[in-house]
Amino acid sequence: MSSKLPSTKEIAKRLNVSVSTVSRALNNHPRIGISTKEKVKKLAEELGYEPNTQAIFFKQSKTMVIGVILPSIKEGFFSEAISGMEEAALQHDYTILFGQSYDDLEKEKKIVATMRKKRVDGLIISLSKQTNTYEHLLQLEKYKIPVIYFDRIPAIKNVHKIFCNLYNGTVELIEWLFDKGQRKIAFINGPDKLVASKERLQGYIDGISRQKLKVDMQFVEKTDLTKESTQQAVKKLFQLKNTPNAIICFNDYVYLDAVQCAERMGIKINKEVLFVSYANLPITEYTAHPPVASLEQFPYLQGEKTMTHMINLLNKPKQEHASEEYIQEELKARLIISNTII
Amino acid sequence: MSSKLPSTKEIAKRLNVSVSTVSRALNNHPRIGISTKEKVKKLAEELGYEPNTQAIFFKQSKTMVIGVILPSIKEGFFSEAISGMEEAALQHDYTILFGQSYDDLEKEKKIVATMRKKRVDGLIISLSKQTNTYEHLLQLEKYKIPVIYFDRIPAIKNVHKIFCNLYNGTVELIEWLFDKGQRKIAFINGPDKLVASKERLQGYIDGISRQKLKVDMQFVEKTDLTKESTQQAVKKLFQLKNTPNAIICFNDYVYLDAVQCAERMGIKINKEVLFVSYANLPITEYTAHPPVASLEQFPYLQGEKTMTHMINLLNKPKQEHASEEYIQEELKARLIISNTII
DNA sequence: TTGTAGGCGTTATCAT
DNA sequence: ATGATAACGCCTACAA
Repeated sequence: MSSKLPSTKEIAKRLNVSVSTVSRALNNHPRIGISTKEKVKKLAEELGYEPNTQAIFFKQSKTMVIGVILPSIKEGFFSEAISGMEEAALQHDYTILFGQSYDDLEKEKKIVATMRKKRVDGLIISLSKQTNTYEHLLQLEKYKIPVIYFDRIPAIKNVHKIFCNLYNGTVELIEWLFDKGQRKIAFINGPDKLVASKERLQGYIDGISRQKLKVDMQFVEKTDLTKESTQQAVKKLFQLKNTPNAIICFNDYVYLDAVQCAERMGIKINKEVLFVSYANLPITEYTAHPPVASLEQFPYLQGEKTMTHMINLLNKPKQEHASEEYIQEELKARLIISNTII
Repeated sequence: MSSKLPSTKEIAKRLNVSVSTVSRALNNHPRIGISTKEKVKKLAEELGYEPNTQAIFFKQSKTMVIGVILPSIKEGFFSEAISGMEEAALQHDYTILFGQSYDDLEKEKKIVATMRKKRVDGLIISLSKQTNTYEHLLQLEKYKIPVIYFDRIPAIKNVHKIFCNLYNGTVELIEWLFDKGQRKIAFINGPDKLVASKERLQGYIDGISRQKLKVDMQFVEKTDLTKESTQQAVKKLFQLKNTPNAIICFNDYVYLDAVQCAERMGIKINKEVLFVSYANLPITEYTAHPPVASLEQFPYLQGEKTMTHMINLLNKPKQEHASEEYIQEELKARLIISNTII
């Protein structure tokens, strides 16, 4: 029943040397006899010895684990993102401790607490939609756990943020619609308090203005991202005397609900009105009416980049807290035009 | 700069007691003075003391971490499943170390090795499509790391398996199609070597037989799950003199590709031919032609159940290795009929 | 070149 | 009721 995993101690005992000798041999320490080194390595091999990383990192008070909290990986954007993170982590021997908030603040707090207790080396988080208080996250600073906010970022300064700025993309999108001859461009935005919403709205306003069109706030609706709310928004737009001939949707889910609603209202999609979207989920290819244009945000790459930043942060010498610099990366979205229509 | 996290030692020093006293006070040990206990607890509170779980589990040689390896969480089935696992894990203070094989055997091996090194307490895995050798997994037994195979299970005995048996569901599905008046029922199956394929095929054969129809192997095509291969299969079926009026697809992805292909061939979906599927992904609601029927496999529940089994396994007293019993749970799928069509 | 000893944070087993 | 000590597996400064 002495079925324990082989340790340096075990090897030392069998070889009648001390554990430090074994440790040195295994780590190719310079001052070690060649024959001893080989003896040790051979036996280690035979025994199938593997260093207990838990013990090593416990000593160094490192875990080599990064916490990742996302609202829901059912969303294609996030499942792509975490895949990118995983890839980068794996390459540097980090692993991911994973949790979903389901856009529930309480759940988010609980997961943050769990991760804190597990002493993750760092935390990457996309905030839940409910999150309007950041105490549970700012607290992590006391524990020297760096936090990088990803995509769903908070409206505060002096924190690390990586996200895709959709302002420019939105302006481009409107330019493209204008070139296609559209003049009545409506917009179904997300909840006001999201940074993502503000960004898109500003892009919308400036984009419209830049084409010398008048910004008509009747053309700007919003949804809380539920199906019902999106349907409301669509109905309102089509009840205007002056109905839009293009509608920009907050994301692909809003897009799907909006198109479905419009279709049921008897509106001819892509004839009477053009729908465009952000995100560009792979599934939209199979829908009855794929978006004619959308803004790709490269979630996989974003995730990869975020994780790489985190790892750099962790491996940076610590004394530099004079030069408190915060990562503040704004990625650029790219306009993708559907090749099936138009 | 003495910015270390508060430990029992720190508390002991400040209170001029020993660490063991602190430990006992914090753990409500019976033989401890009430006043001491309160003093300790108060200071612990003030200092924001939190036990270092890493140290505790290191001592107990437990990690409270379960490895989960899935082919790809981009698939709705797996992202649902891991969500269920996460829920169950969180409730028992376990966390998930997460990896994707992308159906690549080498990657799978590498992730298994990483998890072994990190000393996960247990491993839940859905095999990659390539996996035909199990050495890297069986090896984990030596390390006392229990493995539960989930959904994509190996064709070997004496291992823990949890999966959804689609045999009965397939028979039911055919019964339903028969009742709807369909007599020429075709089947696009997955790769031969998958257990899931064998199961479905047997269900197909028996289901057809039970309706007193003749099993015509010309109606049975297969796909390697790529879009091209699925399209091939569809084309073959419609090149028969006697074309099918119902097609059962291996899963929703095959379904999507098949429907798209058939539509492009000018076939009237749900008029000339009925497509049905397994899996029932939420996205299919938005497609041009949602499946009229599909077999729901409840991935969230399956995932939850699997994780619960794992945790029970880990907390079971160890000596019971006489009664080597293997979990071998077969869940039942449920036939879901679309409410939009027919 | 090799051995010894101390420490990482906690708990359990003695002893007081 | 409390304290001292060993142990978990590994590393490393120091001693030999």
